[in-house]
Amino acid sequence: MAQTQTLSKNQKIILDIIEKAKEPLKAYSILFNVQKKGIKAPLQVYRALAKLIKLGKIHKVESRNAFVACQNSNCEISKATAFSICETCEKVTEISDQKLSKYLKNFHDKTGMIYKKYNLEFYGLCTTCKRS
Amino acid sequence: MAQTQTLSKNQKIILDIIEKAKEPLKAYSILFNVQKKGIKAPLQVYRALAKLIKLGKIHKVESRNAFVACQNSNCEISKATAFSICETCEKVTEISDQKLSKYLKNFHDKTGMIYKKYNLEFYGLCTTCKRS
DNA sequence: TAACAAACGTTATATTATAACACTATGATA
DNA sequence: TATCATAGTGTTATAATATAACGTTTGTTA
Ligand SMILES: [Zn+2]
Ligand SMILES: [Zn+2]
Ligand SMILES: [Zn+2]
Ligand SMILES: [Zn+2]
Repeated sequence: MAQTQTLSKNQKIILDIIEKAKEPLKAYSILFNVQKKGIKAPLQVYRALAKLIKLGKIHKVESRNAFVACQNSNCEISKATAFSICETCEKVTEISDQKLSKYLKNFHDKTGMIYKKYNLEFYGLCTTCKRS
Repeated sequence: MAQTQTLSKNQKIILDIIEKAKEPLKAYSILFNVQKKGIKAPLQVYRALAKLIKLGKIHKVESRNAFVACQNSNCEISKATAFSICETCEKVTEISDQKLSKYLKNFHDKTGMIYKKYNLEFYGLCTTCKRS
């Protein structure tokens, strides 16, 4: 069963808390939230995060140093990510747009560099914040 | 002369060092390099960086927490940035591609969110590292 | 069961970034 | 010229984010 990669105890705990969250979570806020479950040190959190990112279960929102659960199908192991971020309320949504991802996957620069991954972040005003 | 926005002393010093660098510079490496010029504290660096970013003179490479001089024409005050990053040698190049930036500027998601800015980072292997 | 890889727990430390406060320079404006 | 607002400065302290290094445990596979 290579598909159903079985997660370790810490990895499960931390994935669970990220999946249940409505906003991106910071590493130390995760740490705070799992201390009652026996995870006491930053490294335990960061190690689980690293593995979950590798598996495509979560993504890091680079400009925010925060982590969100993948809202697609594990994003081909996190190779191609795009987010929209509201600069007012900090709401983050993972963009799932076939055309966009196809466009970016096929993009080549002039230098001939080989791209293995990309991360795209849009910043703006969400519809809720636009109204108010 | 709204064009030739005049920079302050610290801003000039720090822009200068970033422009001369061949790689992205980290804030504390900048700090180290300007201590002989009288800039002693992190905040002095971060404040100058913030202003230079606002002016589009430099950009932050989010996934690397590092700063590079704009290689375009100040990127419309930093609203639209794209980089290619070699994961082996950490070389960073600013991508200047009319089609790409037009595509991204016109991108709209399903939610109707208004995008004011974007940042795109490609990760891969540069041509030099590909050979070796 | 031996061997290996992955995960774990722990302590210490490195790296990145901001808060808060008082002061100074600059330029507009009344 | 007085006064006001804005931006910039210098400084100390501290917050927030992330990794190094070590030895142990667990789970898988041969
Ligand atoms: Zn995803
Ligand atoms: Zn919003
Ligand atoms: Zn630029
Ligand atoms: Zn390279």
